[in-house]
Amino acid sequence: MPNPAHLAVFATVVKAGSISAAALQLGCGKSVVSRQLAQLEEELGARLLQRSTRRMALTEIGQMVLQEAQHIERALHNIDHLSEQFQQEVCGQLRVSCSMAGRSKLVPIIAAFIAQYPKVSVNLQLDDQILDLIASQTDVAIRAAHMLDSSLIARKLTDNHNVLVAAPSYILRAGSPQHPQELAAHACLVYSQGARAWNEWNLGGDGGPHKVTVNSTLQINDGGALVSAALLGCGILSVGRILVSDYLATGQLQEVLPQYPSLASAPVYAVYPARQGLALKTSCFVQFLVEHFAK
Amino acid sequence: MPNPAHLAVFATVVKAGSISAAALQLGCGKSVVSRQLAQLEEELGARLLQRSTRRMALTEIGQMVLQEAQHIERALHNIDHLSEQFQQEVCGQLRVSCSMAGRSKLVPIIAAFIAQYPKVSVNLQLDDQILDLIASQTDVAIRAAHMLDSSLIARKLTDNHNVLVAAPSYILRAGSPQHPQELAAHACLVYSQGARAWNEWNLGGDGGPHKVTVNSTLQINDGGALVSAALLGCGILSVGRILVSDYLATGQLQEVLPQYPSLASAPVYAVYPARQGLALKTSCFVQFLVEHFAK
DNA sequence: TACATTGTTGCCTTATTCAGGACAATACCT
DNA sequence: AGGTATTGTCCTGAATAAGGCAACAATGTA
Repeated sequence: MPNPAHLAVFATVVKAGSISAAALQLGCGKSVVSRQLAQLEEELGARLLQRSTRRMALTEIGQMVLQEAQHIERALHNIDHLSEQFQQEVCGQLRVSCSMAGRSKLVPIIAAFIAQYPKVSVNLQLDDQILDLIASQTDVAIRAAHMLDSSLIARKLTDNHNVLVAAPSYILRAGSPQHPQELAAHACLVYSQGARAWNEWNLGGDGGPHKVTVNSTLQINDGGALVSAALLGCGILSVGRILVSDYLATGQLQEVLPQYPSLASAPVYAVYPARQGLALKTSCFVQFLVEHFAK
Repeated sequence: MPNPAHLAVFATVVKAGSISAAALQLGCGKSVVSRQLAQLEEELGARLLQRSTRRMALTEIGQMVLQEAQHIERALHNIDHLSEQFQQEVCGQLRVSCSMAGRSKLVPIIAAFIAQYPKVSVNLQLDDQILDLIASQTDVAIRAAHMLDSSLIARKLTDNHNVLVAAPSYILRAGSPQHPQELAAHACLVYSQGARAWNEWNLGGDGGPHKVTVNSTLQINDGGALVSAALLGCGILSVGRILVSDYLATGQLQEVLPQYPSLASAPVYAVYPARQGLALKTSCFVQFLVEHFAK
C-alpha cells in the first residue's frame, strides 16, 4: 500500500518540474523529496519519474499513478472544503426528535428556522419513546423531563410548571375543587409508565406543600392523549402549562386550584450528543430554540 | 489537510461497526484507532461518528467524508493493482528509438515482438540524432556506437565489425584495391561529426595493422546517407557489416579488400535508462532483442 | 576549463506514533 | 436489581520514522 504522503510529494515534483523546485514549494529539504520519491518507487517496484540530473519525464506507469494521485488530492481537498463549509454555513439535513405533545409548539419554530436558513432541511421525528439519539441519528431532541443522561448535553429551553386543568364540561358536572384535599374525590388523569403511575401530586400555596394521592380514572403513557382526555371532560389533569396554554386561552380547558400551584414541573430541554465538534446547523438550531422559547 | 491514514482508519471503523473490531482488523490496539479517529475529527473540526460506548452512527458530514475516503482507498488500490500488473505482464506502450540505418533490421524484430505480446504497443522513433532518452521518453534506444553515457545502461546486442564496400559501378570505373595502401588513391566515403572526420582506417590481415589515411570525397554525418552514396558508386565505404549485409547479399555492394578486415567496429547496443525499477516491458524487449541478434 | 545547478546518499537529531494497561461507562445476563 | 463483560478513552515509556545538514557525483553552461 503506497504512502499517500509520498504520492502527494510525487505529484508536487511533477507539477514543479524538478525535485529542487518541489522542495521549495513544500518547504523542506530536497533530500526529503528525493528519498520519499525513491521510497515510493521502491514500494511500487516501478520507476515513476525517469530522471537524470538535468532532465525529468514521467514514465508510462508514472502517468497513471499521477492520475490516481490527483484523484486522491482532489478528494482530500473536497474533505477540507466540506468540513469548512459545514463549520461556516448552516446547511445540510437536521434531524429533530420531539414528543407528539410538543409538535404544535415546535412546528412553527422549525418553519421560522428553515425560512431563515434556506440551505438547511429539517427532518422531524415525532415520537414519545425515549429513543437512542445515536442509533436514530438524531441531531437534536426536545424533551420535557429531568433527563440527566451522561454524554448527552441538555440545554434548558423553558420552565414548564405543571398546572391543574379540566374541561368546562367536567367542572359543570363535578364541580371545581377549592382545596387540594378535595382532589381525592375527583376523577384525575394520570401519566403512567408501565406499572409506575404519577398519582401523587404536590401543590404549593397557602398551608405549605400539599401532597395528595389522587384517584386516577384513566392512566395513559402519553401526555398528548391525556390532554385529549381532559378536553373530553374525563377529569382533572396535572400537566406542564406549555402543553395546554392554547386550550386555556380559548377556554377549552380551565385552570383548577390556581391559588395552589403545582410544585411539579417538566422543563423543556434541547438534548444533543457530544458538545465537541458540534455541527453549526445543530448549535445554531439550539440557539434558535432558546431565543424563541425566551419570548 | 486531513491525514489519509486516519481516513483509512475511519473507513475501517465504519465497515467494522466498532472501534474494537476495527482495531482487530487493523492489527493494532484500540487506543490507536480511538486516537486517530479523534485526531481526524479535531483536524476537520467536525464529528464524523456520533458514538457512545455501545452505539455508533455516522453524522451527515461523516457520510460525505466516508465517500471521499472510499474514493481515496479505491485510488490507492488502483495504484497497487497498476504496479503489480506492470510488473507481471508485458503491457503498455514501449517507446523505441533507432537510427534510420537500422530500421530494416529492427522492424521485423518489433513485428515479432508485438505478435508475441499482444498487450504491448510499440512506438518506434527513427532518428539519427543522439537524443536525450529521458526528454524524449524513450524506453529503449538501439545505437551502434561505443557510447559510455553514465547512468545509461548499455547492453551489447551484436558485434558489428566494419567492412569495406563499394558499388560494382565504382569498381568497374576505379578498379578494386588489392592492398590497404592503395586506398589512398581511391575515393572514400567518410563519416563525420562537425569538424571531426573518421578518415583514418585501420585494417588487419597480412602485415599487421595497416593504418591508412584515406581521401574523402564525401563526408556525411549520417550512416544511412553514406550507404546510399556507396550504392550510387560514389566510392569506398567503411561501415558496420550489419548495415550493408542485405546489399552484399544482392550484389548491390561488393566487399573490398576482404582479406584485410577492418579493425573498426560499431557494436550495436540496446540502451535504456536506470536499471532499477525497470518496467517488465522494457527488460522483456531487451531480452527479446538479445535473443534475436544472437541468431 | 571552471563553475553553477541538480539529484543522491550518509549520519545525526528530533517528533511522532505505537503498545500496553488502567479507568469510566454501558448493556446484557442471571 | 446486581454482577459481569465489553467498549471507548486516557496515560506513560519505548521504538520507529521523518527531517535537516553536509558531502559527493553528474551535467549543462560560461
